[in-house]
Amino acid sequence: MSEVPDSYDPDAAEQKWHEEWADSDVYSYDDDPERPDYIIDTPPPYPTGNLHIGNALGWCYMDFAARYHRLKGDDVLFPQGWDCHGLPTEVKVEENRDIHRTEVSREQFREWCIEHTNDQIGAMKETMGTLGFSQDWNHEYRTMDPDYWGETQRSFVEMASDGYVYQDEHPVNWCPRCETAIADAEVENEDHEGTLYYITFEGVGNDDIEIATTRPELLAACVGMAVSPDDERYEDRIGDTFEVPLFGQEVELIADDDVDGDFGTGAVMICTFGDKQDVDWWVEHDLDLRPVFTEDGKLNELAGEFEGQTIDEAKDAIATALQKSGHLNDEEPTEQSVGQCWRCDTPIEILSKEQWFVRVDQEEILEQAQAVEWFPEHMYSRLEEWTEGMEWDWVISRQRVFATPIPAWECEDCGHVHIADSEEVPVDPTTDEPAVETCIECGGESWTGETDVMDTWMDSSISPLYVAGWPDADFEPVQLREQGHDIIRTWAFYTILRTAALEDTIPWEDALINGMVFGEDGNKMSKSRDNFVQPEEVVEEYGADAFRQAMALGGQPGSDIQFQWKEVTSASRFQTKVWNITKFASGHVDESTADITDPAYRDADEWILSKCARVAESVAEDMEEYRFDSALREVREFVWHDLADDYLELVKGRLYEGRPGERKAAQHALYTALTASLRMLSPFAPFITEEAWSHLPTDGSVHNAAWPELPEGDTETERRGELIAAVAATVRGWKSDEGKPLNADLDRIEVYLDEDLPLDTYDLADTVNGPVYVEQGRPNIELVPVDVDIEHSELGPAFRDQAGAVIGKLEAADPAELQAELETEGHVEFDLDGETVTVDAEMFDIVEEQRSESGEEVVVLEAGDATVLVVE
RNA sequence: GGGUCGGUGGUCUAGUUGGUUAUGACACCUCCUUCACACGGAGGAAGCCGACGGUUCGAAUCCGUCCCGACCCA
Repeated sequence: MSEVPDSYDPDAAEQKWHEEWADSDVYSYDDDPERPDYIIDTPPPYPTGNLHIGNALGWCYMDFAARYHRLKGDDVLFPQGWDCHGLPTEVKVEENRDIHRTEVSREQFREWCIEHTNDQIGAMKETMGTLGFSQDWNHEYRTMDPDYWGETQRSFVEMASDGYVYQDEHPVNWCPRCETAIADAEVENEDHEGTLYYITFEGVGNDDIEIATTRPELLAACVGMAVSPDDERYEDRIGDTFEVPLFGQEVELIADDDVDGDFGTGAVMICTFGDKQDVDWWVEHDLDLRPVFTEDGKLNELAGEFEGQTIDEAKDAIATALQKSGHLNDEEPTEQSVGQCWRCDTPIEILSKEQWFVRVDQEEILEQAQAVEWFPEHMYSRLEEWTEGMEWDWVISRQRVFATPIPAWECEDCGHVHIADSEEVPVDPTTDEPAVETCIECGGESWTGETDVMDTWMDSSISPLYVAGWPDADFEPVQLREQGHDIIRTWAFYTILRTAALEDTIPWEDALINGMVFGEDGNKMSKSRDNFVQPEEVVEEYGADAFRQAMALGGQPGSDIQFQWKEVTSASRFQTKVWNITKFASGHVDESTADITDPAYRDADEWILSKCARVAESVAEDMEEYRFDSALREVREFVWHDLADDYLELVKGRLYEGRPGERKAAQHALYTALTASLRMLSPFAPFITEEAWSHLPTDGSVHNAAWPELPEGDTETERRGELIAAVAATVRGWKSDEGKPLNADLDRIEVYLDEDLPLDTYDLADTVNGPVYVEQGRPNIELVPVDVDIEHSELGPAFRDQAGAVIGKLEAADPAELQAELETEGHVEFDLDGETVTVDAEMFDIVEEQRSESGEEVVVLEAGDATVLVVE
């Protein structure tokens, strides 16, 4: 506890606490068997070197949850990993060093990739620290480290022995630029303007036929043609044979339900392979295989004179040739959806190659996914839809370098493929020999190591297993996965698949899905739109706490949020408020405050403490459900309006000049409510709360404190306190309206209540600056009933379809007569179509006004249930 | 084409187990320097709660149709 500076300097405080925390163990996971675990499966980001605002949103959510659960007493593990492997790094290294990866050894290339990755990680860690994220850096991991990718290999080996992993030749998505197979999840469909070519195929012993295609470059790969069986134009032509123009192979016309008769001429060509549909037809109708594309996206020898041209070149050249030969009848623009590599946007091809696959068991995955609790709930349907639409198994082999090696060798004598034993990992088959010396099939002793490597998702999809200590510890699902909705089909999907396959359970209990962060103009952030905001910019201007609050209040978790500078501004103002409250309080409390026994609480104290207790409970409920927006809103509301505006004003008198016992009660209540508020706020604003905490007579770090648990006070006392606060606020408002200073003297005020409620006038009198008299009943001034205020929620259900008519009667009646009847009878009666209806007192109120000509020096105010008379 | 989410004062946002007077923030206007705070306080203007229809005594909230936007999938 020390002198509190007049203003809060976020830069200095954040810097100070960031360093202090780094050297302490406030955020360390204790692996304490006595306390419940709260383990977060933190996303291992790709080390791009830049933690953007979208990442920051997700990390804010995790940090809110981590900090809240620490206060709740859970043993929190908030680790941080890095998903290092992958193509972008390879490309970056090639660029930076101006080489092609094949020009150096695999080892050298890998070395450079690791070096590059480490630099990128450093930059991102710094941003994480700036933003106040509370990872336990003793639990950092990098998927490129052997002790991580060794586990990736172990998981591969286990899945192979359980029949999940297999090797096969099957058509796969192929990126001709990256020159590797890619999984369905890594293909994105984009709409493009293309050209639809109408081409005549000459009949062989029958009439010609005209087909429409957007891909004439595939003519050499044509192995069939198809029409819809319901298409009358081609009714008698199924089985006819045609010659493929320019290339000469003969193909047959088949009927298939999947042909869209409305597209083009209703006849299409089947190639190996234009798209997945072609693969289906190829399998179903047992067609020939005529692969015409090379791995680097060119045409091969089957294309004859077009061999060696790129796909784009060949498209034009073949169209021109068709024109010359008279086969091209027409061309027109058309909308087409093109599958592209999600990393480089190159249109993908489908090639049939020997690859490694992971079997996709849709049912098993969905069963597990349903057992996970999704926040928001509807995010599950994203996963469900994707899973149900899966057509192909997951191809996990990549023809690249910087990735986890597939631990397998092929016997050079008999071709038998040997997969490493789980004791052997980590192992690189391109440099290491298998542990078995001879081939179990043929006894051969020469092995060729597998050069294919694994899909990077094979690394990251064991992250919950890895952070939970697998395989050394029995795997229990961790508590939280937080991620963006854009990677549900990849990271979430693969993680569920892998955990089901390896451990037959769910990876995590809760899946919290964050939305995207848009720019202030509501559009996606982009440099060209000039709506790009970096977290660091915000921190520089307003501090990390303000940034974090803005992220929390941007919207409910799951929905996309728009970054708003004004949210940052208002957060910053709120912090000033918190600071000033702390400054005020620190002048009134000392080391002995917390230990005051049996404080003689007055009504105001009871009120703020029970209110605080309820807020703490309700905020905790929100935090459990990851409703960060409403949690923070509620804390702010409490701190600003209840604690600062109302309570502080009420107890100033006692604090400044109360008798010792009365003063001590106020000090104790203030101390309790304020420190509870700081704790509730600390997940959102870790720096200012820590700084404020350190200026109050408290122990240790606010982040190691306990979530506030206050006893629920007596409700009657609380109601009295609330009424006092309401009267004080009303008088304050009136003074302001009258242009009077808040401390203006009043002759007296009289508070009239319908019931006998012994209000504690001590604080109130001091606050309004005049003596206070509490009376039961109605003030002795001339009040005129002017209106009825109908209580629809009481009246509506009671009268149902008569409600409209009853309301009409009440509104038409003279309020004075209603009041008279009410006072004598306790209810009012109406005649409704010959029927007498009784309207009870709780169904309406009579609104009264002071008669304007009274001319007295008296002001009548309404404060909650009380009528307040002010005499100047 | 299928699916999901959303459409609330100028802007962003809360509220949807139905209750008639819709929350807060930012911006705007007016007033107020009072012993934590003018980055404050008190107040004001500003909404046909996307449109239409239905259910109901009563609809931002429930149902239907449509329009618009975002995202996912084909």
